Formats: sequence, structure tokens, C-alpha cells
Amino acid sequence: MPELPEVETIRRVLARKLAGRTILAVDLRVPKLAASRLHRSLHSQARSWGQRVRGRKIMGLRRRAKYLIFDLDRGKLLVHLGMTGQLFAAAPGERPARGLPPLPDPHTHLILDLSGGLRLYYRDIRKFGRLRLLETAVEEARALEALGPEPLARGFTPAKLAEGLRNKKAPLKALLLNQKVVAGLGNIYVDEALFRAGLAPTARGGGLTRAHISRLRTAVRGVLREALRYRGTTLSDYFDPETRRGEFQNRLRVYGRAGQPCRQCGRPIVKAVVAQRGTHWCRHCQQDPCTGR
DNA sequence: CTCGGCCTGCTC
DNA sequence: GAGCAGGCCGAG
Repeated sequence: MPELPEVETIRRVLARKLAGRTILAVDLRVPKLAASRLHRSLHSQARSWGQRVRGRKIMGLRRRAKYLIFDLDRGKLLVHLGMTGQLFAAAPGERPARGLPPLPDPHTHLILDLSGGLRLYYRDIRKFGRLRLLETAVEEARALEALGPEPLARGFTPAKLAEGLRNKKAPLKALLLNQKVVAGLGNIYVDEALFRAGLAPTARGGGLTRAHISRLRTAVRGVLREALRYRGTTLSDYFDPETRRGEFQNRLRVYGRAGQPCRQCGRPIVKAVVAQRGTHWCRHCQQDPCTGR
């Protein structure tokens, strides 16, 4: 569910609320979310995980790709929201917005009681998310080492993007979803970025000229910045920690618009499976530079 | 690199 | 009842 703009929006909301608070109690209800590997006694693992987390203080909150990194006084808590993960911050007993169940509900898998009368709830219908406690800087580096450049940082230069696409015969769709090529894009923003760049998702990465790559880089950054301004995309599950929806769904040009007219040329947006993911694009406005179609 | 698996819920 | 969903990982 959440891609870079949603995770960054969550980070911004939570950073001010959580900084300086101590974790007073930990209730981990679905141990596998915190398990590094499947383990026989998940329950004892959950208990010890909670014991280790309890008592630590949240110093700050960072983001890398789609990971949230809680900087603790000792170690870090790494949170990945998977497809349907949500974080909500509320006073105990406080009701979330209409349309959301009272918390905790059966999909609430972790509850952190924080000092100063605040609770942090992790909710995840499909349980694809991950929670990891990292004790050392080495562990943190290892956990994140496979990630490519942050698209909004200085390091994401045309040369860096070119490096990720060079000699690749995989379609652009697959390459941009690959977190090693660029970190933080998911299915929505890949489709949107390719539309902006005028490139077909089926085009091979290796076939792009410098001009195409530069255009693609600009498109990736542009769509992420705009989505950030609108606080992400809410199709159904995404809410920020204060239960606000994103607004970028109103500005999507191709994602979820199969059969509807392209906003640029009026021809219908097509949807097909590319790189095993539902993919939306305009056959007229987006071209494959190799085949010309 | 592509596929299947991990989960649950919603739509057709 | 089947197929699909905003993600990722490990197996072939």
C-alpha cells in the first residue's frame, strides 16, 4: 500500500508527536511480524521482543525508502508497512475518525504505550509488514544495504539512474519497482512517473538515451514531490497516523484509470500485466524508444 | 529474471 | 468462487 509519499507523510506526522517519549509497554499480538525467521516458539520470541523494546526512548524518526526508522536511545526500530500496514497515534480510548474501527481491533498487531499518555497502534490486515529491532549500527547498515538511491536526494543523479538501467533487458516497469535501482517507488508511482516521462512501461531499460533517462528522473522526482504535497494517495486503506486521507488519488493520470480517457490525448488508458503487476498507461502518449510504439 | 508464497478482504 | 490488491523475499 504505502509508497514513499505515504511513508514520508506518516513520518512527518509522527516525528513531532513521538520525539522524546519513552516506550512504557509493548503488546505484540502477532509475533511473526517481528520474527526474523519463522521460529518454533513465536510466543516466547514475542515476549522477549517486547521486553527488549520496553523502556527505550524514541529520539527521532527517519525514513529510508519505504522503511520507517525509529531512532531509540539504544538501537533502532525498523518498520515496513508492507501492503496494508497503518500506524495510528492516539490517546488511550480516543476514537479514530469515522469509517475506521475503534482501536485496538482484530487487525491491530502491535500497541506501544508511550509516556505522556499516547498510544501507537500498528494495524495490518494482510500482515505483510515487518517490525525489526536493530541493536547496532552494523545491523542497521546490513538491513538497508540493498537499497538504491533515494529519489528525492542529491545522489539520485541522471548518471545514477543510468547505472541502474544500463544493459538491462527487463521492462522499465520492473526496473523502477526494483528498490535497488531507485528506492521508494511502488506500483502507483511507477505508472505515474512513466506517464510523465512519456515512456511505455514495457520499454527495455537498456534502450534509453541520456535524454530519456534525464526525463525519467525528472518525472520520478516530480510525481513524488507532488504526491507529497497532497499527502499521499488514499485508494482505500491509506490513512496517516491522525486518520487523515491523502489527496493525490484525485490527480492520478493513469493508475486506476483503465478505460478512461487519457487526460492528454483522450484515448483510453490501457491496463495489462507487466512484470507481474497490474500496469496502466496510454499507448499514444507513452512510447518505447526502441520499437517506436 | 520470473514465479509463487505470504495474508485478508473486496469486487466481479 | 475466482481473481485481484498500494510489497517483498526466496526459490528455481
